[in-house]
Amino acid sequence: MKTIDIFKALSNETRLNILLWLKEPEKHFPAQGAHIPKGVSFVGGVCVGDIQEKAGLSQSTVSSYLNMMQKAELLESFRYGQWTYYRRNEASIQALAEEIRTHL
Amino acid sequence: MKTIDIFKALSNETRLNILLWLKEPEKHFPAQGAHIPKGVSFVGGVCVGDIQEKAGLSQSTVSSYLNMMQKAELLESFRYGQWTYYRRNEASIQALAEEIRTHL
DNA sequence: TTGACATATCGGGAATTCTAGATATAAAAT
DNA sequence: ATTTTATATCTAGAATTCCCGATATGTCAA
Repeated sequence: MKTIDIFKALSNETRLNILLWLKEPEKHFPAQGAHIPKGVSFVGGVCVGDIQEKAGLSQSTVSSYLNMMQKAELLESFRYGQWTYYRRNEASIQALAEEIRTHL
Repeated sequence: MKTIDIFKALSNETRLNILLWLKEPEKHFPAQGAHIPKGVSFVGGVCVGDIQEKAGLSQSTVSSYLNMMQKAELLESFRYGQWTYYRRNEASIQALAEEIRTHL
């Protein structure tokens, strides 16, 4: 993924907030994980509906924001049944910090 | 300066390139510094005209891009006579990397 | 297999960003 | 003083982004 697409993904207040909320999912999404069954773990993942409610934007908007952030590798997703869970891609976020530190 | 304004400044290819060009001014702007007199030093600074030529965009566009990047604290400027020199604000760029590493 | 629910995708109007040309300002040279 | 040069600001059209409602897709339950 190109660095500039990461910056584009980060240059919107809602998308930036989503990334920050997902840093402490249990704090910002109290009902998180309710649909993940035993044996399946996707720690830190929050479903689209919960993120949408918190963001206060339409379902379609939030869905495409999440998709955009995943393409930029800021998030990763896991589908369980009819739910899609998103969580931060920590490795990629740290790689961005390192990229800025050394090459920007 | 708000982090989001930094990301907005970085989410344009030309502006991103300007920042990268200024990392090695002598390489990308061979004629750089020609107007800085003895006793005045603004190491790494390049005047607007040189940056404009390299970018291949209009003078007004480049001028406002540079202004925007300075407001975001990615650049700093120094005026000498009719020339304005811009250079990277390294401290601020490193602060961004650190901000991403620890708080994003 | 039908209905309900979660998410994704499509189409479009509103808002913002991109970028140029025209003009203003400010300093230097004549 | 006038002209030239470098940069900044203003105005505006084109391009892009924002964000919604409508619709499609996929999954689960009855």
